[in-house]
Amino acid sequence: MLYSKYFAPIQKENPKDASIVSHQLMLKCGLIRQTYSGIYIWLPLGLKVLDKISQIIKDEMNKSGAINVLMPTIQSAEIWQESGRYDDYGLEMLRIKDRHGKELLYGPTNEEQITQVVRDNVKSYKDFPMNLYQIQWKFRDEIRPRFGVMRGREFLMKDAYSFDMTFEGAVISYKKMFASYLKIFDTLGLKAIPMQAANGAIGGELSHEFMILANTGESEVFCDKSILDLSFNNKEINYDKDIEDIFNLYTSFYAATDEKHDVADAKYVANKDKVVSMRGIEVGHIFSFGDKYSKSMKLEILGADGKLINPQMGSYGIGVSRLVGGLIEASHDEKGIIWNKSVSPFLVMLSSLGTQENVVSACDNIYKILLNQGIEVLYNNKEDGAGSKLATADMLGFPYQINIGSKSLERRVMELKNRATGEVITIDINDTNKLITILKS
RNA sequence: CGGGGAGUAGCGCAGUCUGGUAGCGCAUCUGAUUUGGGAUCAGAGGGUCGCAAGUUCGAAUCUUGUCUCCCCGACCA
Repeated sequence: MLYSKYFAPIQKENPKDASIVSHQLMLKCGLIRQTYSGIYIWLPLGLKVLDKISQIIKDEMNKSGAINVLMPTIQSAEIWQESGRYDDYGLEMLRIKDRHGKELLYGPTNEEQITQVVRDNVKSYKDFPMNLYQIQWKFRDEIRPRFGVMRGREFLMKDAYSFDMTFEGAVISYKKMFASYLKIFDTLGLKAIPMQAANGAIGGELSHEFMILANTGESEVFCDKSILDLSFNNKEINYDKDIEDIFNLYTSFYAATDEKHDVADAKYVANKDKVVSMRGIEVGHIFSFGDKYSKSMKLEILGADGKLINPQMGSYGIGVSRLVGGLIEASHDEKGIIWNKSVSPFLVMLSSLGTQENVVSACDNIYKILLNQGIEVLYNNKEDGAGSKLATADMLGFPYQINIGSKSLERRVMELKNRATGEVITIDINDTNKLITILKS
């Protein structure tokens, strides 16, 4: 992609309405623009990140056996009246009337909708266990939207819903999601720690929040710092075998949000000295809540014994749009964003440092080669000063930068900079094989 | 909803106290000179000063009302 033909409106000065660094950088780098309080336009660079995160989530959800669906953003009030939440949800729910006066709402979550889908289309226990998920926009009319996309009113969320005939089955479904979440955050390059959490209005027993540690986090968390050393190291999860072990390993450490923090907890008492207090950003939340909705909404499935039962359900959310802010909050420096390879809008920023003909043609040549190799490259061919281009490249924060100028051409080399480490290596201008090997590694 | 702050060019701001018909930096456009660490010079375009009413010969500026945004708190992926 040619930068001059792309739409990435960047700004040098800090926008005054943004108080935290991820919000500032998202505006400066042209990822988003605000339209109203808590509502954002996703510009091309931001949308690319959103799409990449979504794809990573989908891949892992699919591996876990969950099935992708897509439900509408607009729901009927009737199903919410059935579950009893139409009144409970209060002002946070955006309510709408259509031309016929029918009461509708912009979905803040989808337990009711998915329960209806399953109720109307599944009749036998043989179809269970089942886990349906979607990635769809939600709307919650927050009292006070803030921190950019971290607490928007409209936000993109992955929500999954599991259905099991037994409590034991529901626990397995829960643990599958627990493991898949760890894997997803790991792939995104994030340390997200599962913490005991309160179930809140959604009800039920098992619940964990996944928190990214960042000093701008909205809540205080307490965790055993040993848990920070755990990693998947690119290992795939075997969803038939590994689930128990992963769950047991991660829950063996003390980790709790402030509302669940308990100094009398045995794990806390035993490892008190290792427990640190930090700020956390909640990027995922999983619940197992039994038959709360299957009962109220009369979802009844015929079991092997011929009896009707209300299935055990769970719901599992990941804040996709919030993750964009969270990723930046967790990975940036004074120059700008430092994207993880897995989600960076582009892998490479190619900059021509100069308008001399040989510089331009050398860059054009590298650009074509990278395109042919299927490498995502943004080619900054504008006639800005060299310093300006390098600063832009740092701010946008793609994993690699290739810089070619008259001085490097005199030495017959291009320079390859690793944004995260700051390391710069020189590569023979003709040795594009070496360049590609590094970029693809 | 309680407390605080702010609305003037795309972005960041000055001007408001003490009314006289709008300015600076960045960005943008044109031309020239430049090109290895956020270029230089010359020129240009762009604002009914959030909105409404009032006071006044005259309002960005004073008065009243109103809307919006941001920050702190209660609530939440």
